[in-house]
Amino acid sequence: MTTSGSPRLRFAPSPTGYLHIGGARTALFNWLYARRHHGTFLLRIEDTDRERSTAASVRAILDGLRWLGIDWDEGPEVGGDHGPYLQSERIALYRETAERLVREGHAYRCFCTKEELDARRAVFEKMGRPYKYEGTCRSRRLSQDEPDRPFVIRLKLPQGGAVRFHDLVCGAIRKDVEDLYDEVLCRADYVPLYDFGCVVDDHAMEISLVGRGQEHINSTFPQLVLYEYLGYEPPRFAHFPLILGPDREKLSKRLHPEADVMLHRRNGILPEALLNFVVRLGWSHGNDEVISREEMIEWFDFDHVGTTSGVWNPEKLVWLNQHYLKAARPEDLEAPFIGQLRERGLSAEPGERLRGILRAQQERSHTLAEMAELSRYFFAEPAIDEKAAAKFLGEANRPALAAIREALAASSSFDASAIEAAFKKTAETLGLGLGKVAQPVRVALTGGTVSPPIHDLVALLGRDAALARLDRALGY
RNA sequence: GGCCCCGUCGUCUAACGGUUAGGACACGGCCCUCUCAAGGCCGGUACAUGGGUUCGAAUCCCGUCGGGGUCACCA
Repeated sequence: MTTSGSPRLRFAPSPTGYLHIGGARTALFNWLYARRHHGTFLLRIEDTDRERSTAASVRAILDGLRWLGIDWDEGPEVGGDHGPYLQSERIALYRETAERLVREGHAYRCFCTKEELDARRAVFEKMGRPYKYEGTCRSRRLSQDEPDRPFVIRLKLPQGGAVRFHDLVCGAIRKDVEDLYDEVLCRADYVPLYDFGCVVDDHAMEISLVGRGQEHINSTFPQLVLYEYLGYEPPRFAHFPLILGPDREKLSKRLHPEADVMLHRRNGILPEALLNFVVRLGWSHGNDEVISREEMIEWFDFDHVGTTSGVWNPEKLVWLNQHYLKAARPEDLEAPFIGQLRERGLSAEPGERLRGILRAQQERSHTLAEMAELSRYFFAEPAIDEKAAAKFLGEANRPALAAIREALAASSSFDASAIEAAFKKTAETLGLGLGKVAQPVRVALTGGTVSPPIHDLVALLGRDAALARLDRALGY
């Protein structure tokens, strides 16, 4: 049924936690390919690990994808005609398929208990040898089986030979069947394990191309055996290089906090920056670094997905984020910026003043979090930094402060250009460089030494606040 | 340890047998400048290693070394 027409790709996360970076990139690559080739991108939740799967995780994954702007054509909350899209709701299909495999001699019931298996594995490990299930139940006659005894269904591997496939990213890959083992397909209640559920669903959902991380290369072999047994046409495969943490281990939730997509949101990273960063981890388009969502869709291909694992590089993420921050429309930054302020106990309303602050700060901040940090004095009376005060609010600075206070009080207009003129004139009158006037004022108004250009700062603060803070500094 | 994959600046990468091995982040210097940031210019650092193949190898083959992944009734 898989047509040579429009491709169907999927992202199939297991809901055992938040959306992590590796998953997000897998989703992105699949999504880009589907969008570029006018195919279908679908989401399937692999919630067959009853212990670890939670509804909250499903929620978190959907939220994460939506935040990144990765949408799905079929899947949870949007439906589709290949559903249900939760594996826990597809048990009937697994049951039917597993029984068919048993019937046709390609799978068998195994009555070995977990305890027996663990014991045998322990013996082998003690001898320093790898343990592989020996196929104890392989030739057990069905009639001997007591129907109420717990069992699992195992794959019955073919006699010999090799499994090979052509990976769209890695090229030719092969493995001898003797290096595989009769793995468990599903439990007695027909809840499938990864390889089995994957094959059954990818076929049922007519997936034509499976794109996933390289950690799944080894599961491709038994899956291919299953395709063969079932008489299904296998999809094409593309295995993406892994993303490594700073310690060069696979980026994981346990070891690496930065694996959490939403952590970056909380840190003030824009979704387009994260997307851009992540797409360049493993894929490239010549010398292009800043790549818009539209360009990604237009350019993405598996030919330029690399084969080597990439290390997470936070500096580059921040650099990209700054770029997108600079380019953003202030109105689009209002909501996330207010969120950042709120986390700092500050409040602000959307509006022209806020957008003015955004315009002034967005080009000098690396993240929204930093922007909020640098903008505190716009929303609350600042504490004066001692060192800054000692240097810029001393006796020597009083004439300049007093002069500018008068000039600002007297200025008929209070827009940035009028204020700039007032500063220049005052500096000139006092025979000082602009810096000698501006920096003390900056400290007086912000409590520190860093701010937007002085005239923008004063205009944004407004006459009342500016004069009040100047007066306070004069009395410091 | 078995098996699988991989190996270009510190990091992300370009190169698809012939380039002074290019770009970006980071780093250093200079310029600009009212602070910060941005921006501009300049700079250093890489083909893991040993053999082949070839007129010619970062590119192809083999070995070595190194890194990662995977070896569950997780996915």
